[in-house]
Amino acid sequence: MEDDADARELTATLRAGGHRLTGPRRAVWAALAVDGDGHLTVDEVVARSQDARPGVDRATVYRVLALFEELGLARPSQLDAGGPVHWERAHPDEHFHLRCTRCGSVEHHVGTLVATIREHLDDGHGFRADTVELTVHGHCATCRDDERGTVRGGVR
Amino acid sequence: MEDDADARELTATLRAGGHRLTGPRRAVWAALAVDGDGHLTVDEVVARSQDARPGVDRATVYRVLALFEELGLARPSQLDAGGPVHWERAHPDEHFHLRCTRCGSVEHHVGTLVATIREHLDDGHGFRADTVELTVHGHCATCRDDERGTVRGGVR
DNA sequence: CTAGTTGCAAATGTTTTGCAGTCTC
DNA sequence: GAGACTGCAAAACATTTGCAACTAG
Repeated sequence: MEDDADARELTATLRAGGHRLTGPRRAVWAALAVDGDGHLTVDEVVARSQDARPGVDRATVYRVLALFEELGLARPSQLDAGGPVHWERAHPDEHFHLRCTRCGSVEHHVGTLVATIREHLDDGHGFRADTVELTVHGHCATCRDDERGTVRGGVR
Repeated sequence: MEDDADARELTATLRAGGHRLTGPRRAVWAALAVDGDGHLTVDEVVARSQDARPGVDRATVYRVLALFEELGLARPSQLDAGGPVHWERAHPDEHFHLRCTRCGSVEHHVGTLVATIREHLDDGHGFRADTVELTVHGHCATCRDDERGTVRGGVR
């Protein structure tokens, strides 16, 4: 069971910062452990948290998420300008998002690219990069196939 | 006078899309022609537009900006997650933003990087990139100097 | 017990929408 | 003159905050 290590990480990080382990925090932490993509809007986090613990309030979820961000447990990202923020557990490796504007899926892309950007800016421009927010909007491989299929004769 | 070419571009693009040239649209277009960085929040666009044409409404500014985006005349960017969207005139070349979290300045960074990302994703992952949103948060060269100065003995 | 947390409700801030009057073409 | 646009007011979202009650340590 990975759940134990999971719970331990949460507890330890909270305690280290002088915070408490509470029901709502456990619920939000669990909500963020999504099998699929793992990019949830606050609405989704609220819904999942309430599954585990009916009564958790939206305001609490916002507060918990802000705390998790501060503690480095979770990461927000603005997948659409103007739209709601999406949340995921903080990954140790730097990555960016590939969002398909057709099916809405969000993939992670891990690689050296972010590090490269960082170094380039530091060396060449004296800019010290702290956080790199990179989101690429486009069509994923599957949707490109679907489009071709649809034209040829109606897949699906 | 660059203003003429400017006005002509606006008129032509609007007409091509079956849209009309109106006072508010002219005002918003002018507002976006900032000498400095050129990254304005909607609030700022409203203020500048009202300078040129008292009475323009916030709602109209939102509608005009959305239209400009659709026509490829303007580009929104979310410089801070959760915060208001910033607008600038659409540039022909792809660029991204370097935002200093100390002084708040926003620089443009033009280069081949965005094109590189695009190609890499297309070739290696079958992902067709349409728009690339890249914002780097950190400290600009000036602020890094200031910090050193402050430590040494209080610049400013 | 005591301070950190929470739920509830109300406030804030941003963006969107409905509609009747206005202005461009 | 017809339909695209605008201003005004109200609505729809997203997020934050104040506060009294609750609870983890």
